[in-house]
Order: sequence, then structure tokens, then C-alpha cells
Amino acid sequence: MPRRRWRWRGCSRRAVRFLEPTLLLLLHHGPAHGYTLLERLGEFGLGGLNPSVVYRALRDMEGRGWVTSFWDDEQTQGPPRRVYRLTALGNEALALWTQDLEETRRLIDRLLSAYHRHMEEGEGEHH
Amino acid sequence: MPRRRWRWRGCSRRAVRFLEPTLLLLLHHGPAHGYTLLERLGEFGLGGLNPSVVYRALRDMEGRGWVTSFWDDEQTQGPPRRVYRLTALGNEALALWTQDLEETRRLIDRLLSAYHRHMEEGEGEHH
DNA sequence: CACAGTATGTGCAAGTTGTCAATAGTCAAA
DNA sequence: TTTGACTATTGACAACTTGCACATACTGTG
Repeated sequence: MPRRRWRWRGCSRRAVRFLEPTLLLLLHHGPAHGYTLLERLGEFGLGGLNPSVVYRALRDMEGRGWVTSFWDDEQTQGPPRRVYRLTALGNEALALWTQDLEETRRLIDRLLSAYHRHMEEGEGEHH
Repeated sequence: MPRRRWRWRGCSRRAVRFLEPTLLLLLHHGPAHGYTLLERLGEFGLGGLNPSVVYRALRDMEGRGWVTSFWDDEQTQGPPRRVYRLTALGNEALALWTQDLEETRRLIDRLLSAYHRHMEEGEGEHH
């Protein structure tokens, strides 16, 4: 019963892994509504994520004290909106996340350079 | 009930995400035993993974036709060992994986450069 | 034989992610 | 004034992934 990783359920597997740091980064620029954040995710290649996933991530981050939220006073076309604001703790989390991202990038670099090096030597043959 | 992402159960969360391409890369150098692969993972920063995870990944990849396996004839100190060998399909999978890794790296780069750029401008303040 | 080390595999609990659908407000056309 | 479209947020559940504990089995040593 092999797991079917290749099916790539839903739209994105990689995207969600970077959802949290991206949200933190967006909020680092200033408070924002969930819906706005959802739209701006596209700028970082995380477009097309299911809204539920994004809202859930925001609530989770609130649970950890990384962000706070309150209902917006202003009237808009639609139901009341929640505004999220980064906390000091969230700011630290962002810093930790960037370290994590840098490590991840080093890992990828090592992998890719090993791959390309071996490709040049072996002419792309697998033995 | 916030999920506790920060607890980082076990040794590694990031590591498993790069397990498959790393195994494919190692096998690209030639056939190998699971146990050997397990040990060599450390070279790519994936050390300390639970053996079960690695063996399971290998069996899964076999299920997808990326690798084949057979029992080693040679006697060694221990039970018979399984030898894994990359298939042509696995070779293609590796190529696809590297594309995926390159995209991921671009994504990380975008995120990190946005972070650092904003840090320089804003002097590290979050609003 | 008991035990340590090598080598692989199974099962399940716990956690994560995707999808669907519910809710709820505003606006505009028919 | 009902219908539909768009804005916003949330809850519940199924499907999937991962970690851990343990099972198995073979070899060599005291």
C-alpha cells in the first residue's frame, strides 16, 4: 500500500510549509486583515491557497501569541473583518523562522550542487 | 487547541521533506543498502532520522517504481540486506525533484531578501 | 546461553493538511 | 424582493503523514 505522494492532493504541498513565515513577514509591514493577507500571499508564490488554510494558520499563530486580532470598526462591503497585528513574540518567531529558512536553503544548496557535480562527472548516467 | 508546531516532535521536521530526493541522489551514485543510505544521510544534514522512516521511504519509492530492490548474496555480520538500485523512472524523479528544489530555493530567496530589505529600511521595527 | 550489534520491518497513536460546507454581510440587477 | 455575486471568516471531518515502540532475525563474543 504505497502512499501516493505523487497525487499531490490539492493545489500545494510546498506552499503551506512557507505559509507561516510569509504571514509573519507580511504582518511585519503592519496590521492587516486575513483576506488581504490571503491575496498578498501570491506575491511570494503562495497564491491559490485554500482560504481555510490561511485563516487556520492565523488563528494558530494567535494561539501561540505571535499575533493578536480584533474586529475592525470600519464598515466595508461584507461582514466584519478581523485585523491581525504582529506581537513582539511574533517578531522573535519571524527571526527564528528566517534562521530556519537559511538552514533549509543551505540544505538545498548542498543537495543541488552535489547533483550537478555528479551530473557533470558522470554524464548523467545512473549506475 | 492550538497545534504545537514549536515543539518539533522528534528530531526533525524539515529533514523528512528532503529525504526522498537525498535518497535518490545517493542511489544515483550506485546501488546501496538501506542501512548504508541511512548512515550517509548525515552528509546532507539529514542525520538522526529514525530508521523506520528511511526504510519506509525506500519501500514507498519502490512502490512507485523509482527503485528496485533485491537481497544481497554476500554474507555479512547480520541478517540479509536489501540492495536498492535506481531505475530509469527514479532517475526522472530525481530530475523533477531538483526542479522542485530549485523552485523552493527561489521561494526562500524571495522571502529572505524581502525580510532583510525590510529590516534595513525599518531598522527592525514592527509596526 | 545471554547479550550486543547489525539490519529490516510493522502497527498504531498523534499530528497535519485539504475539502466541503456553513455563516454572514453588502451590493446590484431583474 | 428575490436572486445571485462578491467579500470575509469559520468549523467539522476525512485523508494523509510522521514518530515511536516494538518485532524480527542473523552474526559474533564471552
